[in-house]
Amino acid sequence: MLLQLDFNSERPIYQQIRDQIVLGIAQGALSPGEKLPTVRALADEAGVNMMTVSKAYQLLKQEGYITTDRRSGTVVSAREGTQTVPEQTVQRLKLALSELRVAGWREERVLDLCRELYEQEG
Amino acid sequence: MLLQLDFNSERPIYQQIRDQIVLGIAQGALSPGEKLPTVRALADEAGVNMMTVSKAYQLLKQEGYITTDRRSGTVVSAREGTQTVPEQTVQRLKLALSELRVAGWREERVLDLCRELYEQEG
DNA sequence: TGTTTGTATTATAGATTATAATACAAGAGA
DNA sequence: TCTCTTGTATTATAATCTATAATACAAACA
Repeated sequence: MLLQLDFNSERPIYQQIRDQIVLGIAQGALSPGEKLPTVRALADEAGVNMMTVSKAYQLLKQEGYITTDRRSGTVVSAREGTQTVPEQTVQRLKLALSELRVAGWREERVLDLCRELYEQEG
Repeated sequence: MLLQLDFNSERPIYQQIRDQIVLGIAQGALSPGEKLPTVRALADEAGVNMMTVSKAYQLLKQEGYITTDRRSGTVVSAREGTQTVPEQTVQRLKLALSELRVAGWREERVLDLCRELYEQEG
């Protein structure tokens, strides 16, 4: 579990941790059923407070990405079929596409980038 | 200039204003050369502080979306050709696509959504 | 000469973020 | 049983961020 945190970023650390784990799952670096580091281990490794990692895990849990058990630890959730996507994701996508459009990117080029990013494995 | 603000959102108001103006430009509701409301007018309309709008305008200015002049007001920038896109935009897109992927969305469906959102006019 | 423009300043209040230290219930393993 | 580890909870604290309020300023314009 290699986390790259930007302590100067406007984005809070616990959200950065959340994002990176989502990226990790999407890229296959983290597989369903795989155990995540303990909050203490990850906090140590990243040089942040235990509760900061705990907060990230609670976010991920709430969003269904992981399940935590006080006894067995934290595990990547198994997902089946095609889930409905939270409004947050659609808004995020819409904003990014708008920024590309305003930057003068034509549809074909935008879709090429989307394809590239989607297919990206690690 | 119709702003829809969510005062309960985790996203700061000045960033919501910034986002909505970017969306407005992308959708053609705001055209290059068009004058934006004054900070006071928009603040009044949205029911927020003058400086909150000013902060949004400064953000947009810094990102090149608008140009402000103390004498003539605020105007949507004209853009030519295809600009390079800030890292922020790519990261935003990457994260959204990852969330879709983990939700079980296949490439074709993701690209369909991107197409739909890109082409969306108002 | 006023008015309007974006911006700056100062003060203030509240919320959020992150840390530190400590504790707990409950399962795992010895 | 005893000990360790697990995620979580609590309390206190500090720093930062967000938003408001009131006021002011230089510059252009009618």
